[in-house]
Amino acid sequence: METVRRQLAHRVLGKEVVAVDVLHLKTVRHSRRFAARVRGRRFAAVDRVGKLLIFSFTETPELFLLVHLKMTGQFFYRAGEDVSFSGGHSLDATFGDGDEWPHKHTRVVFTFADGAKLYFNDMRLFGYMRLVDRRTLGHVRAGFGVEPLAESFDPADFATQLRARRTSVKAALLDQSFVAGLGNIYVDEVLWRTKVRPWKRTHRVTRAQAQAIAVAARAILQEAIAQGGTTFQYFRETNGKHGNFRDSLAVFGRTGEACPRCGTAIRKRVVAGRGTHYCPHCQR
DNA sequence: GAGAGTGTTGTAAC
DNA sequence: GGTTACAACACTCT
Repeated sequence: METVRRQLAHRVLGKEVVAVDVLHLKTVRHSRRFAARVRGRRFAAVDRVGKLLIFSFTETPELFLLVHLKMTGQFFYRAGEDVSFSGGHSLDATFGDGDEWPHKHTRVVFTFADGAKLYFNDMRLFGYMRLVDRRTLGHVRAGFGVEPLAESFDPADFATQLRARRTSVKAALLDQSFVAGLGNIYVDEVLWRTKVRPWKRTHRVTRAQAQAIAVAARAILQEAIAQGGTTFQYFRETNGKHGNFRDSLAVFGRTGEACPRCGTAIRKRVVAGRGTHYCPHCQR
């Protein structure tokens, strides 16, 4: 989501929205006023908390647009006719695969004053857009736990908090109210790197392991961001190509393959209700 | 063709 | 209060 945020900011900041087409009401929480409330405004900033994007508008300091992509949400950006196309950027929509735009899964289309368009696609309709005031934004923000990427992130404090929980370490790391921004992929990678079994109880994780988990969480997110993210590009490439970081994943989606560290076959089982990949030899 | 699985999380139930 | 199971949905893979 951080890579999506950066790419969106690069594209839409300062641009005026001249039209909003809502193609599926559920995406905007069934708000029939959504389009009217966004039309005519300019994006001032794109922020993020956990996996939630927060857009603000110039000269409308009390209005915010929250966007959650959930499982299958994705943004595509197409420059206007009068703007030179800067190819190669992952946010640029790829045309020529036969799809017309908007296509079957396009839920919302923003049109900018310069003719550019931002498409929000979401096959499974889990994602949403929602307009909120500052007070509601505060409540939403308060529901998120610490950000591993924040400068204030403290591994020692994190270790204490993690060990105070009464659940599996996998469930704890997926809990956005505890630590914000880790999804199923990155949790599996963090636990592989720190050699901790996903179903291990948090109160049985050693202090050293807990701190290592904190350090690894931050490092893995930073590495993934540096490579352009995992999820976003995966979404785009439907013909066997993958996002850059996907090639760096040690265990996620590699059931049966050799552990990069010891060669043992990676296994998969359900932990905390999620498909979980791990090395039965390395992780204890 | 039926059934399981999919990157997330809000909600109901324990 | 904390934690778990499941639903929301549409598609792909067994």
